[in-house]
Amino acid sequence: MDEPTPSQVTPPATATPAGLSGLAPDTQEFLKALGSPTRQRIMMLFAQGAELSVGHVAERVGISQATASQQLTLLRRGRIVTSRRDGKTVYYRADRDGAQAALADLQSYLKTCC
Amino acid sequence: MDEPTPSQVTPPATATPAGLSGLAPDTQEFLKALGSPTRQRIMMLFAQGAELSVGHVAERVGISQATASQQLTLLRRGRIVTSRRDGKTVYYRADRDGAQAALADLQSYLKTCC
DNA sequence: TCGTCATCTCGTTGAATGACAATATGACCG
DNA sequence: CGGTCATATTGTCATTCAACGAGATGACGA
Repeated sequence: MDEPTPSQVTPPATATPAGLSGLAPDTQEFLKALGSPTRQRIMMLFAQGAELSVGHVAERVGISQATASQQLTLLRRGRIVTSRRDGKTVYYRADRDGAQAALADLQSYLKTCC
Repeated sequence: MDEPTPSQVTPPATATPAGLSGLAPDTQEFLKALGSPTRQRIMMLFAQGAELSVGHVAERVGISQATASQQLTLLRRGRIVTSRRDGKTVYYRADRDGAQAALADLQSYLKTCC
């Protein structure tokens, strides 16, 4: 009876109720995700609501398919992208709401500690 | 004629004019800095404009003085704190302006890529 | 000048991260 | 069912990071 590690299922949803004590776990993932140049580069591909497959991201950024898959997973954990499966290919796109939530949490945190 | 590595002098100031191409270097440092739980914990000490010495930070967070010095340096590179020297002790405090600048840059970046 | 105190820098160690090749999973078509 | 295509996962290696102790730097005060 062990979890099959849901791969592309978005995690339990940790919301954004932090602020006074610290930073929400999601927000921390968000910060770590965007702290990487490679992942920043990936995010730029999603401008204007573009939707890209893993293979396409790999090609455009110049990394292997495996690496792209991993990095996209991290971005999804930070709620910066969402994924949609169509047949055998998985499409990723920017998660506006997730990003805004993280930004709001970050703003609240900075208001507290700064 | 080589740079004496200015230790606690704030770096050349890279401003925040990014947004359309990517993220400003400072903002990337900012993200990396806040992505660490230890450094988040440190930042919480600076609530309400508190000003603390390196040794005091080390004590309150439960890390060695050397580690505190290093982490504070990273926070300063991310423009989240500023330092002031008074005699032999160096006091750190939150850098409201730097944080706001990074936040603004981040917001602009997200508006582009999301 | 010497000693002391606070901080910084250096060198090391163990853990986390980024990238890849190779392989496994899963969906579709015949 | 068997093959194929797109992704995901695993294993490995090199790099980076967090933390420490020990020593260097710099600023007083006697």
